Amino acid sequence: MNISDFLTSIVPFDSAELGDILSCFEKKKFSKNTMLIEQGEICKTLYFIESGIGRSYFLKKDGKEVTQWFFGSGKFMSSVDSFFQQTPSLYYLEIIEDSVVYSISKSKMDELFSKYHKMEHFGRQVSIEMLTKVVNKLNAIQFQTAKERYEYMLEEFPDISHRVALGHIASYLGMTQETLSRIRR
Amino acid sequence: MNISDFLTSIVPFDSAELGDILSCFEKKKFSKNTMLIEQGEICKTLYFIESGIGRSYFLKKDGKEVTQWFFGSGKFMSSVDSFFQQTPSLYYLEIIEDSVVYSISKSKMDELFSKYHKMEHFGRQVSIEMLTKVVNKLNAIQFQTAKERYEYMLEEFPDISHRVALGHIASYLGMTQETLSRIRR
DNA sequence: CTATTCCTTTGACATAAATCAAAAACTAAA
DNA sequence: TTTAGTTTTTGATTTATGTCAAAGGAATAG
Repeated sequence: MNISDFLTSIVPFDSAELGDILSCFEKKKFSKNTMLIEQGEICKTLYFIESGIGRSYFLKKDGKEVTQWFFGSGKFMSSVDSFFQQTPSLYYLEIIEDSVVYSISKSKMDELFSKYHKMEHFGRQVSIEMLTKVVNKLNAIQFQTAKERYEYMLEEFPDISHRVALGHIASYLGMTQETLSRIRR
Repeated sequence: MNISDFLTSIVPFDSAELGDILSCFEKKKFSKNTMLIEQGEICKTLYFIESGIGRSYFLKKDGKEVTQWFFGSGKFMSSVDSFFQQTPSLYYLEIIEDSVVYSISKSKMDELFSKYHKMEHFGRQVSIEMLTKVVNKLNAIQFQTAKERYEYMLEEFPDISHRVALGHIASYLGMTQETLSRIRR
């Protein structure tokens, strides 16, 4: 999904506003396995995925990767708390499929928020939507069996579930890849 | 914590704005065991807890209650997605200790959001803070042992952990009360 | 095209936490 | 204070999922 369609689907920006907003974004292409942010860095850029897939993950003490979220087409990708609160990121951000993204810096984003009341509204809407999604995942993880969790995954990320490594999905769902492999069969 | 202190701690409202905003809230007292919202209802009111404690919970298919969140002094309490998106609530909202709360209707809240750019900013900040907290809980639930989860609870809700029923905490942490009882010992 | 590396599946076994059941310890009411 | 109700603790057993180990398949680079 296109970024300007996404913006206007949530808030009715007029064309002047939209032009101004879009001019703050920069279009980029990233190839598979590109790392956007390392754990511990402060996230200074917000990304919008036009096409492709990204994920956030962190390393457990034992060195195992744990996927925290997937970002598909039409979604903003960042380490939310690191970007908005300028604290060290708990996660790595990685592009896992060749992607076209739009990026914007924290300072530009803040300018837009203070320049346009509508933009602030947009930001709030997107945050609440994300909050709802995280709560859904939490409920799935907390109260469902491994099998039901996989079904949640298929619903939440229908376009992504079959394009990423099994191990990434397993850790996202809080189970081992052996367990997920057995469930899929 | 007082509501006007809370508002100004996040956004520097001037006294006229603050007065206008506060006039939209209504102060109420609720006693223990009051139900504010039932599962399935659309949440039309947002609450701010000045003192006391509330919780949200839902019923699993087998009829067991599962605590979803605790709301202590200085926090907004609602069924977030139901309130902001006006969809049926997945949760019950219950006051579990005699409380003093400020309530505001969805329509008044929306008026404030559109009247004051600063209020929209406030809303975004609060949403992001909540998002961060839910992500923290998610990480605790997903990757930590029962014991570590209890330690997370003590950190996140230091003032609440010793005031609510063990069963409520156990279900919040995604474990049985027997397990929590064994951990505490 | 072939070799190396990575990813997925399968099997055997271990374990944290759930379940079931009942006793003990609080709380609140009469 | 006695009674009834609720909440917490303790014990015995079960179970879903994790861990460890190895083999089979796919993908990628040279």
